[in-house]
Amino acid sequence: MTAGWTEDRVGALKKLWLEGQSASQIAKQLGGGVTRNAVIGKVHRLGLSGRATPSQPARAATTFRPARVRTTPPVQPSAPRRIEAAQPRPVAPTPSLPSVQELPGTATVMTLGAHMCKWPIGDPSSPEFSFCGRRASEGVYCVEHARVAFQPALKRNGKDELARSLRRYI
DNA sequence: CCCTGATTCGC
DNA sequence: GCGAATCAGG
Repeated sequence: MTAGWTEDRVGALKKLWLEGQSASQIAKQLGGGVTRNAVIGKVHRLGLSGRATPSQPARAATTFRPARVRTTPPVQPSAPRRIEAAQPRPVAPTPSLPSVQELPGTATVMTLGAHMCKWPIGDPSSPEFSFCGRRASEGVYCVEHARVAFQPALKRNGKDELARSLRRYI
């Protein structure tokens, strides 16, 4: 079932793409068994590319890839694709960020000192990631976290308690 | 593992 | 021209 790129669909594609929709989103909306690959392929063929990135900005030209290798030797010199200078992209919508986290760790990776508790707090991939930062007793953790970190083998009935105590620190 | 776009190349 | 496969990255 090859829907083919009718003017309609191409128009919709352009619109949605320029709107900032992701390829997969557009593929869904166009329906008709169009995959995101198809969308991306078409987009490139149309010469559209690069725009405000909605969610996961996978910037182009981040790295040169060896390209795909399936069968047949590369005999094609491959014409120069397209020299894209940095174009002024549409201003990305800036959603306001509310709320400040409530009392995260007191130390960041930058301020974490030698004798500060290195118990991680929060998602390490988050900018809000921090460390406990309290006085480290002997090891790298403060007393409280050391207890959690160095839990001896669970005793009977200790599971729930551990789970509860862990929860407190996460 | 989810997602993103980019690229190549057999069809 | 088309798009699956593959890649690279967040």
